[in-house]
Amino acid sequence: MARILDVAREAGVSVASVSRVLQGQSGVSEETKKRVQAAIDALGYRPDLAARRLRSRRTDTLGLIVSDIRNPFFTEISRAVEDVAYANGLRVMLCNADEDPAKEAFYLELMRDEKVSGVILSSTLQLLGRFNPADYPFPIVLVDRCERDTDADAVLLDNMDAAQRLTRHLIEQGCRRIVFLYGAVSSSGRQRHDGYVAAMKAAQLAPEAEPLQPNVERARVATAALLLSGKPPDAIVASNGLILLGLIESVRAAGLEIPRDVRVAGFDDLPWTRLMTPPVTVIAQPTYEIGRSAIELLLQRIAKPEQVQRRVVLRGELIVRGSTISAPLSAQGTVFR
Amino acid sequence: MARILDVAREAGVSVASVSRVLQGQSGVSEETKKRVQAAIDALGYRPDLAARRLRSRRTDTLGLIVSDIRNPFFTEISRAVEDVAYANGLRVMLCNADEDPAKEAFYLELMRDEKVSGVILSSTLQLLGRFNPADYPFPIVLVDRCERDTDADAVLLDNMDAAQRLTRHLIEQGCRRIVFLYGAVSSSGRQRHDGYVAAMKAAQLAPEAEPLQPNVERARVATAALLLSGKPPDAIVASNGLILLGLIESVRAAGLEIPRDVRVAGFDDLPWTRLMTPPVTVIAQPTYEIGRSAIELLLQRIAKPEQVQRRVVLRGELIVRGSTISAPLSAQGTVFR
DNA sequence: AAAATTTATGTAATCGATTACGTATCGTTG
DNA sequence: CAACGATACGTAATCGATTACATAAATTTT
Repeated sequence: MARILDVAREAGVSVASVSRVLQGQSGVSEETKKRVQAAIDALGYRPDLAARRLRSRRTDTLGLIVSDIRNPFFTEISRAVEDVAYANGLRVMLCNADEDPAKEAFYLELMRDEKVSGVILSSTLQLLGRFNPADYPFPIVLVDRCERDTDADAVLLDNMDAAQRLTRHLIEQGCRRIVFLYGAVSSSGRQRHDGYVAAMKAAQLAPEAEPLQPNVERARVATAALLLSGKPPDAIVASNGLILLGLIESVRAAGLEIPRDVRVAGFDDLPWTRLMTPPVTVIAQPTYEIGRSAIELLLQRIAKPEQVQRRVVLRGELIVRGSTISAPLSAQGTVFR
Repeated sequence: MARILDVAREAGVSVASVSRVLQGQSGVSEETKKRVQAAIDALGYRPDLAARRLRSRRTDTLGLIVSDIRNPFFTEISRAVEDVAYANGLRVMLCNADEDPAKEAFYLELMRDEKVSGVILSSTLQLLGRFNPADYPFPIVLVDRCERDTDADAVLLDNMDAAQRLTRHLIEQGCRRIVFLYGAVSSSGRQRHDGYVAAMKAAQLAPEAEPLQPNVERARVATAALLLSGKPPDAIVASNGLILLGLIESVRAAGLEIPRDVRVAGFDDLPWTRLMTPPVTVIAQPTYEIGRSAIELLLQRIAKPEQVQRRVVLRGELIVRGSTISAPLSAQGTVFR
């Protein structure tokens, strides 16, 4: 492996000059720049990242800690983050905390060890409760999950509003008993729950909410239990895409027909929701936009550490489909949008 | 930040002893080991990874380059790889090549720069054609995609066999004109295509295959074109989960009913395939198992670089559901398994 | 034309660990 | 008891870059 010294020799200059060319610094003549570049090409030289990082104390790396990589919401976020990061010459370390506070803590520790420049984090509720940016030697931007009083930059959906709109839609459709299945381990799940409760109370209806681990299996089990315990409710709502999937599986397994026997709706406009018969009413999140905003916030924070705290709140879009309306919009169950 | 020298001072020993304790090497008395550990705890010392990597020339890091992170097949693989890696004290760098040979090349270059210990790669066809392990300074295990004559360790499905079984099933169901939509950029797509062709020829039927970029949008467009061009075929088969999704979307949009107007089947037992009405017949891949085998092969290769080349071929499971059979198995369209 | 500034370049210190090598101590063995 | 090997530990070299500082040459300013 060629070292910087070999390049310097080959080009007939000092290592300092080579380094300057590498960094694109000024104070190097065109002539030397050309000679150095030729030497680099000739030797196929690639700088040793470990050495560079050791000396410069910079890693040009960001961390992205998502809570569940199986959730398409987060894979889409990660694509957005990568796109912007690589356009800015930064690497991304993608980590999957799996909704597990221990794993999350492990990865945050890892980020510290790797000396990343910044982290985008979708935090568990445990951590969020006592979250303090001063605990970390790098700036953090929270994504998807953040409490009103959390002291950090953040990008998230207006969960309260979206859940209210979704719930109101069901009420307008004549539903009275509406059950809400939500991810209890995330602040977004909780906020959506609060929006649901607010809409129910505004209509003088009794909220009936069921907290659970936000994955397909748990949602399936919870729904099955609900359906076994007597007459099905008018509607069941899921606080994210994974829960929605388990919910529908169980409704089907129970032999119920949507929307005749029970209405169904949820968060996340996943591709398959459009394919169901009938298609499923959902709140669509601007996922790519959320990811893009998060990394942009992070880059700005890295550039200006003392900048005032900022929060980006994006609006969800209610997409009404056949799973929540009595009379089909058309013969085939037309899809809005 | 505490350095190893600070720890040595605090413990009243040399840096060499501290390093030995850190590495868990022998030749250190219990007494010193205890003192060093106490000093480490007292100072909250964490070794500098850059310095360690520079000197030791090891990174304890693996690379995982997947071809499309949006494909649930690959997110599942990545979970398996991470699980095993972390159990062995190794980090994983997850990279998404997005089916783009340029991005793939970029990431392989990155892996070289990062001096990873090994790489698990789901390669594009371009690269696979001229793949030579000697081009890389680290061992590589191919996953999901590999030609018969490719010179590398690999883990993959028996694509040929699975596609044949799926196709034969359709033929047995009375289908004659069967169209195969497949991802032309991957070797697995091609092999599945070959299996399909073999089964068709064996039944003296004319193959009708359509290569495309393996994503939802392209599959939707290709299917729409197919359906516009006259009478729909008896069946349409997709070579992976993303294509299957686009395919079904288009069939629905055309107002056709499955399986009455056209039968549908594909690869990858994604959760939503069970939820369709009727549920979709698929080949289920042992995804987690594939990922686990890949990293195990890689770890063994790292331990014994000169070991003979090995290949793990796993069998796909045909899951017959309502989308390919004329008479529903039961009133509700019962799901096998 | 002398002084001041800018530009180009080189030398050597430095980042923080690992590790080759040297030395002292101790127990074992012939 | 001399010789030897094993064990414990320390000193200093080393990994390969970046960068502070020094210096020489070129350019601008006064």
